[in-house]
Amino acid sequence: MPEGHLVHWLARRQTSLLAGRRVEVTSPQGRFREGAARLDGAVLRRVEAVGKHLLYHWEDREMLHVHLGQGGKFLEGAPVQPPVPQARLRLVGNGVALQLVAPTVCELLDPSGVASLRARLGPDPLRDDADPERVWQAVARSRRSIGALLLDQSVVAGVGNVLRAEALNLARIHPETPGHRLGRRRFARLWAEVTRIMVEASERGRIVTVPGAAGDAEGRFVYRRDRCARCGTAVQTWVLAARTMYACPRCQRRLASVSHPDS
DNA sequence: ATGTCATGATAAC
DNA sequence: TTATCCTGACATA
Repeated sequence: MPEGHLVHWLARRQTSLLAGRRVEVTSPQGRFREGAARLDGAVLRRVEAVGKHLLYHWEDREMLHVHLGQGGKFLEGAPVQPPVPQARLRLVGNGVALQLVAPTVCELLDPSGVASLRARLGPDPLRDDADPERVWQAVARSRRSIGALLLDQSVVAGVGNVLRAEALNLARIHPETPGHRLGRRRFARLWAEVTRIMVEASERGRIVTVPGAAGDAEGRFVYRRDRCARCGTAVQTWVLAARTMYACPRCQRRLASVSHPDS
């Protein structure tokens, strides 16, 4: 269940484990057998994260593209252990085995495929090349709600449902606020919060927005909570852009003049 | 055993 | 907007 922060964490982790190494590539589950055969024995240059996508750069091979989706994950273990049968992809090198389970995408991409992938993604707050001005332009021009815009990977790449809920709460913005009504100041605050949370989460490997909190549930202000961790008000939930939105009605007021779709 | 949901995304309507 | 796909985790029975 990875958002951008975890994907970046994985990219760094896997780069540090396997970059410059010759890698044994297989597909125990079989659905990536052909691609695995093409990569088997190649030297990995690095693993790059773009939003929620992983790109594996090899010497003299096509790019490997992985998207974890909702349930995908990597298992890290010793190569001596038997392969997990449902692993779509298994990478072995440098004394470790990385096994990919339940991804939505695991494919080889030629340069044009890579280019079109990059082209359909908006700026990624975790990357140095991210340009917030581009995001602002898209937001300011849109009548869609900021809650929907944050999940649109062509607007911002890497934000998922937890980050959306937490960032909007931290920035004190009501999720239904239309992009074109947000204003520069609120956008700037939102971008700052999104970036800060993602950087911290990508270092830690998980999202903890409430200072000092330990566990997952306690570490969030509104996501999957009954009450707002800041003020204790009952958290409201509704579906926004096909995902459950969590917001505090006290910390995140609607703009006064905005007429409201009530749900 | 069965149902429901999920930190995701897409194709089709 | 909805239906659908992926597959795991958890709740309910």
